[in-house]
Amino acid sequence: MSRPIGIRDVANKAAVAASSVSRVISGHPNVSPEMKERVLAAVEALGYEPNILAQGLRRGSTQTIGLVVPDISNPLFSELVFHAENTLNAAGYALLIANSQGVPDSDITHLKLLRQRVDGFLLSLSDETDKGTVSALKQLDKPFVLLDRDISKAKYFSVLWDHGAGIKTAAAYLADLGHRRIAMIDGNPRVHPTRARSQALQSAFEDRPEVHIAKYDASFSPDHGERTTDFLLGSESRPTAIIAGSVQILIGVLRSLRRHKLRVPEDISLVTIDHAPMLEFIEPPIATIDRDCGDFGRTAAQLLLDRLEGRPMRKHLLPVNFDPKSSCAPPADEVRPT
Amino acid sequence: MSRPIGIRDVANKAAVAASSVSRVISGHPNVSPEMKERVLAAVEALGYEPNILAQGLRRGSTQTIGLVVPDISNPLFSELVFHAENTLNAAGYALLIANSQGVPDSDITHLKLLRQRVDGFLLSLSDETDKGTVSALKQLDKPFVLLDRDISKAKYFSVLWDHGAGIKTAAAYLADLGHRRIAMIDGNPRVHPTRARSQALQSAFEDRPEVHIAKYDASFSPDHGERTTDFLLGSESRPTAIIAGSVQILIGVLRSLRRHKLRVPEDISLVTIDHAPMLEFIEPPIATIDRDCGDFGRTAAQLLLDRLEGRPMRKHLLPVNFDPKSSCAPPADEVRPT
DNA sequence: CTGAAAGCGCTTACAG
DNA sequence: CTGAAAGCGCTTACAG
Repeated sequence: MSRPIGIRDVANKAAVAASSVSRVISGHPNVSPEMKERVLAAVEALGYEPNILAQGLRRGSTQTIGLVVPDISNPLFSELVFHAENTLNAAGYALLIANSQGVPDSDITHLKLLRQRVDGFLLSLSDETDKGTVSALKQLDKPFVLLDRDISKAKYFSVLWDHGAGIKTAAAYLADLGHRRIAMIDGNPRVHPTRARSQALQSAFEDRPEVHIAKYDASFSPDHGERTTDFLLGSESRPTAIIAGSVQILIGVLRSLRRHKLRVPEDISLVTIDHAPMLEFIEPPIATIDRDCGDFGRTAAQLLLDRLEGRPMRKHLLPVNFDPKSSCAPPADEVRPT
Repeated sequence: MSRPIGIRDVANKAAVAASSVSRVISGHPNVSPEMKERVLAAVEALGYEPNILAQGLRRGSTQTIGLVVPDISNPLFSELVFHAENTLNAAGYALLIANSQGVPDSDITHLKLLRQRVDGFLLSLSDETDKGTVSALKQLDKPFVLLDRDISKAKYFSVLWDHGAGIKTAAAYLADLGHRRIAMIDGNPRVHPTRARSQALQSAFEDRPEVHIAKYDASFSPDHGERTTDFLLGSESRPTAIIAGSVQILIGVLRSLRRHKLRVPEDISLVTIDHAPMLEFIEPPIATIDRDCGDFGRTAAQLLLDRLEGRPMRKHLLPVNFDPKSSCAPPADEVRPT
């Protein structure tokens, strides 16, 4: 109810100077055992907790890390956050999360907002090519680690998944089954995952010109998935296999396939990226490119801790996994729409 | 690169005292137009931004709100957060999120951690009956609003959904179809939603003793859903309708039904709580009790703002919606296991 | 209307 | 090893 306990209250109770209390608490070496004991007893008795704002003001550090993500409801983030937080907590840092809804301006706003409250950032930018974001990052006076984002012009710390390798494996699997027209419906081309996949597919079949790849990058939305699938199914050179770039896109693809009454894999093969809870009830089981978020969270947090301690710049590339399922089969004999 | 711009730099540039700069920035009435203009020009020219820590230390307020939730990956929260944040931002507050993973001790830790960094809290407790949590709340020296949590002994601000009304509507719908044995598989009984539903079901059929209700509260997990369904399907008085208390529980229920090769609604009717993205691909469409999270987020934020401005205690009760679908049908003729 | 001074609660050189 | 003093960057009575 009354004014919270301050360092002076502790000092009075222990009959020492405030500076001594500070030394004891911060683990300064020069403290006599007797004084340390008296101070600790007083801290305990009064339930003293140092004022973080005052500490931050004086020290210039807050022992807090800011995490900015485009979509906290993505289950991938949940696990990432959990492990990142554990790693940071173990090192004495708290984790604060901000949600930017995929809006670059919101990234920037949160950066400004959190800048003075944190010692560093974990950043999953909404758009790694956005001019405002890039310049905000350049001016940012706090260390940060990019999460599955890559700004190649700049030498930033980042943790990346190897999306390129994953998509190559999946596409090669389809090609080996006999598919010659494969379509990739992917999301926002302004973030690393989409770009990495796009580039990898581009170069994947340079030595197999008989395999045709069509790519449709736009947004991680059911709408994009549905419209693009509609378009593909109506086209002259209808693909025999579709790769959906995210769960949201997959939802759209499935809507279109259902409406066209097409069967998987008899009429068309299907691969999707990332697992989702309800996926198991969809028939047939869908081949999935998946990734380990716990590992990612730990790695990212550790990288930021390294950065805070001044260790040299590093990038981490984490593997993704392709899990073939019965949604992929050899293509049916050619059936052209009349 | 160098030391950030401080209020003294602005004061020097504008040739006024720091106190005058402070008055201009905080909108103090006693400032001459000429000085105001000079100061504003200097602020602009130097790109000055007040140090939040210093302001917080001096004023005792941080213009920040803390949100603690058990599971940020729950899509319901995503929308809630978005609207709560908009409302708070409009009032000049920032929103910081912490994830407690459904662990009461983590609630308490985050409360302690954030206490000095925020002016108030939005709290979705992991366990509203936990002794540690309740006492931490009692000692908390910051205002807060409970999100779909109810600690009836205490007079706290809270926003609640009317889960009781929703479940009554759904159960009555099933009873009117002819169901006489209805099972509710629900989650954590230590939070308001489960408790409200449980109580409502208890009293719902007092005037219709022919309708039997069985309730199984435990945890919002697929495992609980699956095991309980297994048990129910093997029991003497197998229910003719099941209500799943969450998407996670539904997943378990569906796993069990699939394994038992039971058809919905021919063999058993099904109702679930909350919508999920992939739900639309499950056959048949499942009757759902749903709720508006945007409205909830706005209401909760507004309530906290009210509280911060000292307005009297209020609780808000928001409606939920029952959407019947073809997963509900009259029960088949009794088939007892031999 | 404006400025000089004190102080929010800490930490950290600086003496001793 | 310990204490007194200065100061982190602000705001707010207090004079004038």
